[in-house]
Amino acid sequence: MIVEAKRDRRAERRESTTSEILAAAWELAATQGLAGLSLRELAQKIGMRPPSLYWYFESKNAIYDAMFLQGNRQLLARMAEVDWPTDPKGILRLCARGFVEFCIEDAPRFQLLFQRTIPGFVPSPEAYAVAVEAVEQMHARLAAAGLRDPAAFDMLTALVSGIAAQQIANEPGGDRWVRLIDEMIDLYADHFISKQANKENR
Amino acid sequence: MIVEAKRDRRAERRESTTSEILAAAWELAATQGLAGLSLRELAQKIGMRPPSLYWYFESKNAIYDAMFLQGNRQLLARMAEVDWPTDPKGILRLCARGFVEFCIEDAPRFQLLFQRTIPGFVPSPEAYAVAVEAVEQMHARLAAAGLRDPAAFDMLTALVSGIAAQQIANEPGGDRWVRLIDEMIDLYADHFISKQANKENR
DNA sequence: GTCTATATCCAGATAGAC
DNA sequence: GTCTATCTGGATATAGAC
Repeated sequence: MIVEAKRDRRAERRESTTSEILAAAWELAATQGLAGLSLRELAQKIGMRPPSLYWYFESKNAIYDAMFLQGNRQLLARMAEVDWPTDPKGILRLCARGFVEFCIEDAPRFQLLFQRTIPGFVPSPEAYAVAVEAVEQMHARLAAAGLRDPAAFDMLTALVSGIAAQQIANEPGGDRWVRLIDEMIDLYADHFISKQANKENR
Repeated sequence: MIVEAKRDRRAERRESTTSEILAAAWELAATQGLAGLSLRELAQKIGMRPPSLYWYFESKNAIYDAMFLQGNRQLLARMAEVDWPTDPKGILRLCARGFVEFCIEDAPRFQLLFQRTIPGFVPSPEAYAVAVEAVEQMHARLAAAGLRDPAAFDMLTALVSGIAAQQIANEPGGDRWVRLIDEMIDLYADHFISKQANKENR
């Protein structure tokens, strides 16, 4: 028997308000700083009183957690819509470009997802699982590029997040570090892809 | 006429208390997070009442500023005591090792000096000048290693700070990224030192 | 679902006595 | 130099009316 899923207008509305709150939270984080986010301002921004937020989130940290989850889902979505090439260097280039671009789009998001600077915030297991999934997918893409050395993976995460962090901290909105991505991938690939080839020829 | 500089016990004492406050501030930042630093706890830690801190610092941001200044001086001192080799790769290796080691010693210090995560904090011109000096000295060392390409310098800062940031954020106290430093310098040097040599042979 | 009212506590900062 | 007392405003969070 096929049960037609009835639309739950209440749930839909709740979800839409939740999204609205999160969107406002990202905007506020962009102006006040991630750590400067306050529930008063957040409520005001969407025309609510602060206590009403508690109907949607049980605490401020729960809001950070939802942002963390959302940010990681955005990263997964972004990487999923890439039209991946098959040559190793092409994969590396798009990995790096896509990731750095994602990071510099939103400094607070970068801070929340990849730096540990909010005192007391620890992601919930559910949210963390999505972050792990994002890492594993990147890992799989590297493997598809022929790179199976764990050190090579760690190195790449350091290089791309280093580029993003320098760009955000020292020249937000500019491209002084972003424009180095391709050269960075060149030197990375020269080192690791040939090393990998050597191994496989033994 | 030679004027013997008289010891100013008052100034000495003031300076020593100032240092004590800063030391306590670093300790608190290590436990509460840099953004979680509070004047109440800070005063309590050194057996003072909060208002007394204002005799030494005119605001909380002034304390952050003094920490920023002190941290940059520590970096300069650390790099100054290195026994620098003359071969390019040796210079690069010690630059990278020294810098990363300095960073991972103290996560809040790394955050304050190299990330921009404290809402509203902007270093004073005097403190910022020391930070600039630290960058310029690193620049000069790279030049001594034969690297005069500005892009090569930006690349190196991204790589080393990327290693440090990943280590701090994902495995504080460990060495999963730190142990990649030498290999990172290998691939960096393979790329830039030979490129530089090519240029010079034209 | 959203509100008012309020609890509780903390923040940074200042005035002025000693 | 350090204190007490206090200001002013902020924070997160809860109780309970509507």
